[in-house]
Formats: sequence, structure tokens, C-alpha cells
Amino acid sequence: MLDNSNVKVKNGMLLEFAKTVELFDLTPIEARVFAYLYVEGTPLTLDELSEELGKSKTSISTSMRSLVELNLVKRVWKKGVRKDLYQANNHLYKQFLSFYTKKWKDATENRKESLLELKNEFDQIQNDIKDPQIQNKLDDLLDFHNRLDCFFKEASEIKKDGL
Amino acid sequence: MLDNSNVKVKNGMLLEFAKTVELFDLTPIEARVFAYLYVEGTPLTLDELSEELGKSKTSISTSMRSLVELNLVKRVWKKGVRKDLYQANNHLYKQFLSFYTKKWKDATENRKESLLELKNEFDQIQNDIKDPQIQNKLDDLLDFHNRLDCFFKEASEIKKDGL
DNA sequence: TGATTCGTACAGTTTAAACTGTATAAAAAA
DNA sequence: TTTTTTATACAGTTTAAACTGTACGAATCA
Repeated sequence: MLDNSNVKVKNGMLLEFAKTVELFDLTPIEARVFAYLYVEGTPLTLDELSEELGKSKTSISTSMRSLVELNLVKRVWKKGVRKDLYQANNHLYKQFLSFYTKKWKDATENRKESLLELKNEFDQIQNDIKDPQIQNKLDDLLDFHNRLDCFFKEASEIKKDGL
Repeated sequence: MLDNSNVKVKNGMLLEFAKTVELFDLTPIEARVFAYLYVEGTPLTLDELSEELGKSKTSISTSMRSLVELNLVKRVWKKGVRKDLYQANNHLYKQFLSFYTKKWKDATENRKESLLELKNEFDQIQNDIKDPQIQNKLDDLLDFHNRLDCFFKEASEIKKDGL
């Protein structure tokens, strides 16, 4: 009875937060693992998480690897503890937005490069057989990708304010 | 030979653009349909798309429905043509960013509401048994969601400039 | 009116992702 | 050293998503 309401609120947080985390293109289990680590606060082992979330240790291990790669979770050491301990990074906003904007910037930049290559190829076509429609579309697409790029550049600026 | 290079560039655009579209959480087939419609420019029927993309008409039909709901494609009529015709909206940047930011704003707002309900519930716990850790985390999460909200609000502002 | 053609609902199939259990290499303890 | 314990690679299984073909109601044409 004493802790009952506390636990209820905690579980609610866990559930809601995991949904938000999924928006950042994490798989459901990655999201749950991160949310659990974050709400719990203290560093936890793979076995503990496996137990608490009712998933196999292998599942936890693989999703943990992703989370570490994404810089959302870090491995921590504690004297006398043999197992690996993992802790959620607690700068939620900064971390999430930075890895998300990075992902987009990388993607759009790759795409821009490819489109520029296509433009080069197109420019080499003899003028009299160039399809002007294609010219237009190519330019539109390049413009679109440039704007996306700008958007996420501005986004990372905004991010820094709200540290 | 004459059109060969044109076609090659066109196919390249199609491929690259589809990848970008997928970033906006569209399924691969939705992305391809949209990209094809966009690159092609002229309105097309389900049958034509089915033929060109080598997918069943049903597949095209369902993905087209999503695209129309997302306001990325519109149905157009042409005198004398019995089949439905679909055309890609050509304000790429505006359309994509507006539906994307909307999606995020809706999601974070829902989440904020749920968290506020949890906060109410938490406030009703007797003070002496409140877990202060939970208090902190709840506040952090609310703060995080507020910032996300702000981010996408600012984002839609930026968007309007680059119309 | 009946005949034809369109778009999509639905059921079934294929394909891919998520997940698990076992086995193994690496590290720690004895 | 050997024994024990950890994290993960891998193969196999389960689960979910993507996709297709058939069938049917709605609309169009004759």
C-alpha cells in the first residue's frame, strides 16, 4: 500500500516515455530498455533488465549495443561488480536531438551528392536531346534537399540554446 | 540511344528521391509511388503505376490512400478519363515538413497530457511517502517534452519562410 | 435495364523482422 | 593452471508486416 502509488506513477512514466522514444526510430525494445534505464536512474546489468522487462538476455544485449552506439546509454564501472553496468545518459534533450539531427543531415547530404552526380551526367547530354522536364525536376530535388539540410542545421542551433 | 541518357538520369532521380522520402516514415512502396509520381509529373492511374513499379494494383491502391491522407498526393480529374488519376503535390518542402512536424507535435502533446495526469496522481500521494526520485524524473520528462514541442513549433516557423 | 470496369475489402501467402536458446570466446576468480 | 561467469555470435523459431489474387459493391456505359 505504501509504495503502491509511487510504483503506479513510475510504470506510467515508463510506458509514456517509451512511446516518445520510439518516435526517434528506435525499436520498441530499445525504447523500453532506454526508458527503463532512465526512469530507474541507477546503473543496471543486462540480467536485471532481462528480468524486469521479461525479455531474453540476448535481446537486451543487442538493443543495448545500439543504444550505446547512439550515445544514449553509457557503460559504467563499479568497484567489485563483475557484470557490465549501463546507465542512461541524462541530458535527454541534447542527446536525442543531436543524434537525430545528425542522422538526417548525413542522409540528406548523401542524397545531395548523388543528385549532383546525376546533374553532371545530365549536363553532358547533348543540348538538343536534353529533356527540359528532367532538368526542372533535378533542380527542384536539389533545392528540396538543400532546404532539408538548412532546416536541420538551424535545428542544431536551436538545440544548443536549450541545453 | 537518343533518350537513353535522359532515362538513366530519370531513373537515378527516382531511386535517390525515394530514399529521402522513406526518411519521413513512409513505407518503401509509398515512397516509390510518390517518387514516381513526382518525377513523372503527369497524373497517373493505379494501373499505370502498378505496371511501371511491378507491384499489384492492391498494393498501389493502399499506399495511394495513405499518400492522399498525408496530403502528398491529390486525386485529379480529366475529362473523358474514367479511371482515377493521381498527381504528386509539387510543393515538396512545404508539404513534407508540414505533415512531419504535425505528426511530431501531435505525438508530443499527447504524451505531455499523459504525463500531466501522472503528475496529478503523484501530487495526491501523501507527502511523507512520496518518492522524491520520481518527482524529479517526472519533471525532467515534462521538461523534455516541452522542449520537443518548442522545437517543432520553431520548426514550422522556419518552414514558412522557405515556402 | 444489363454489361462492363473500377477501386478496395478480405483472406491467404510470402517475406522480413524480432526474439530465444544454445554454444563459445573472453575475462575473472580460485 | 582449472573453474566459473560474462557477453555475444549464430541458428532456429516465432511473430508481424508486406504483398498478392480473388471477389464484390459502386459507378459508368450501352
